[in-house]
Amino acid sequence: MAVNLKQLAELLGLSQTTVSRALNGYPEVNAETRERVLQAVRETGYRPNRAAQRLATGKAYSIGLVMPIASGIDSDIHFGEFLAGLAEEAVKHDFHFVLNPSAPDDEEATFRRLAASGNVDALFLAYMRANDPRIAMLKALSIPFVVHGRSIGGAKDYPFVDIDNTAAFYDAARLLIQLGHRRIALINGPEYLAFSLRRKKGLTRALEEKGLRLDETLVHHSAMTDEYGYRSMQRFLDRPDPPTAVLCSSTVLALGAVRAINQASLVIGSDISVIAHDDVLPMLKPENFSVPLTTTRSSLRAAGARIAKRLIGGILDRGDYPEQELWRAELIVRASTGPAPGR
Amino acid sequence: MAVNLKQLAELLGLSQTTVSRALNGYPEVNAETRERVLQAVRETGYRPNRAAQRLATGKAYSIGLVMPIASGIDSDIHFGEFLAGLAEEAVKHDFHFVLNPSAPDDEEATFRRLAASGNVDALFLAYMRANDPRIAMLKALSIPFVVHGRSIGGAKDYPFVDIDNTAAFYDAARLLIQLGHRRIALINGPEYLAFSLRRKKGLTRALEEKGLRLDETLVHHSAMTDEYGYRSMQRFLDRPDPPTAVLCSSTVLALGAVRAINQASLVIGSDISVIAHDDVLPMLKPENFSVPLTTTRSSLRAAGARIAKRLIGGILDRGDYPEQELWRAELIVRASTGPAPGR
DNA sequence: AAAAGTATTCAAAGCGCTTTGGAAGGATAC
DNA sequence: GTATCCTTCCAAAGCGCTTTGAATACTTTT
Repeated sequence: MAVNLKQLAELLGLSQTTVSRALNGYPEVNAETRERVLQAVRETGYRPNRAAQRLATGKAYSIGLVMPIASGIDSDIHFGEFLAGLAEEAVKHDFHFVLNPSAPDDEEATFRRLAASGNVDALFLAYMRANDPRIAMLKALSIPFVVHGRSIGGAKDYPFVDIDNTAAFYDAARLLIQLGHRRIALINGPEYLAFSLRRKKGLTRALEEKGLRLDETLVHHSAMTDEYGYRSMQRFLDRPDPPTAVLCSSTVLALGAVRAINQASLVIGSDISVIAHDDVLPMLKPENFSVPLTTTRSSLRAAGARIAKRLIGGILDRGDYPEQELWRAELIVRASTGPAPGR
Repeated sequence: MAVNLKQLAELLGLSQTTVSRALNGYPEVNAETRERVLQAVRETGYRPNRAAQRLATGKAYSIGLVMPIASGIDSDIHFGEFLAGLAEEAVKHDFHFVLNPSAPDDEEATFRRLAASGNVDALFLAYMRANDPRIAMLKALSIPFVVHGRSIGGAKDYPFVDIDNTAAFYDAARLLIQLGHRRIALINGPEYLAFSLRRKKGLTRALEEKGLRLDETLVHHSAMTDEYGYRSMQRFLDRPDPPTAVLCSSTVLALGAVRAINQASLVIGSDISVIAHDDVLPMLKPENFSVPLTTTRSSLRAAGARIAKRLIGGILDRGDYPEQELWRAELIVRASTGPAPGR
């Protein structure tokens, strides 16, 4: 059923060389001939054999994924969402994945093995930490890679896609401050992750701009689960001087926080304001919260797709993408934010 | 640096044929020769080129994954965990993945495309529903597959790895009944999934054995998130006749349920008993609950690894695995179960 | 009109493995 | 001693693509 290059070439009365070149966009092919070839491809449903391409070109047409198996990360709901974005794009180009689960302590060995195996053309990195050693490691392995997120400190010259976490939480905090809030709490992701640090910085900056100081006891770091959101919020509300507003690093955390607030019989949007970062998890839409949530929004899945696109573009030497992309999260105001109480 | 077969053969003064056969376990190789070959492999670090093997054998050495993008499923925390198990095993054998995100309505097309692409040797299926049409579909495509879970109704002759969900919840319910509980609630997974139906059946059976009937209003079905566990439990507790015990289909659901119970100031293990199914999610250990949770336990990651092993074994024609495996979940009694109150 | 490009095409080699169809040599059978 | 059978090995073909190095047919230049 499936035709191969040779048969296709025979059918067209051309050589394999010409057909191959026509398909791969080489310039030395007559435009008319190229059109004939393309037409024949459409008619026969020809699809090049990836295994043969791999062998001939030495490319793997695959991207390597190191699945972190660490507490606070592994089986994270956010990971699945990101992966869906990567896969969505990869499948369009018939790219494969090599999935490597890895504990943090043999991550380096995993990268090394993966790079040496020749099974992947490129890697991607996520869950960036401050001074993340993996960037230098991958550079040393001289295998192309794109980072999701950014490290803090260390070399700056590596390709990444990140959102401007500082700006996102700066914007969010500024809105709250404009609304009169002064005691703003932060329910953040794990402390060792760069995005958490940046979001905290955004909040700090907005406060300091108004001559206010961040109360460190109003900042909690944890894995981004519902449960931790709940606990953090509860502890905040138990204080003699509870915050009048809270920033959450994920809608998942917000879910728990909202529950704690409801339980305390406080009204969201008037007694206390809530802003969460929305990764656009299909399961958890901020507009479906009992009180629709004000959010800083940036799709995790879109980031995955973008990274796949860049990785693949790089491998196929096509497409010209900026090395470093910093996406701006949108601040979307819904009903969970309002003026600070007593004002 | 990396040697190939030809070089290895020259080094040994043998033909490529013999070396290849020695490595692939063919019988027509002198035992001593084979040992020499193996030794040389160790010394040189020879690794066969997968692309070449693929081309020569026609095998893809890859397994296809259709990532469901459906509500209640997508980005499910359980999926990541299962995937980690699959990947863990696959990486040992240098197998790759083709990840295909797919909405439910073009799942069939996705399978078809995947099977036709020649990019995968086998598929795996999960999230089984009653009378699941995908089984017949894959049989028709005549591509090897292993199912995680089982359908209900329809053909019975297909390979699967499943846990005995009926027995698990039967055992759990029986324990509760022995402890004097009569009103047992069930916070279950989505109603359309087979495992949910079976777990409900297990509970029903245990009750009926003692002449009791399942109160359908004490059964809730939902996506397995914290949030839904909380809501379900809350609704149960709001009733004039709340249950004295509850079964949860996941520790994630139990997390929410426990919270609702605490909020109602009830004591787990005396006022109300809780048993949850434990998929062994590293992030959510039942022993770390405020009151350690009695569970039916079966590792999701282990199931993933097992399925990968069977899939790979089938592709490589090695290993002889039973077609159908029904794992028994362990019932582990901790502090969340106790005698029914007032007894 | 000869020389020198330019555009277009092709035959054949090669990627690194598996597998087919022998072949050589020794042991066994007749 | 010849025929037959194992055992063990090998040369070469082939998997389906890309790419090198020419070849062919036109144009353009001189």
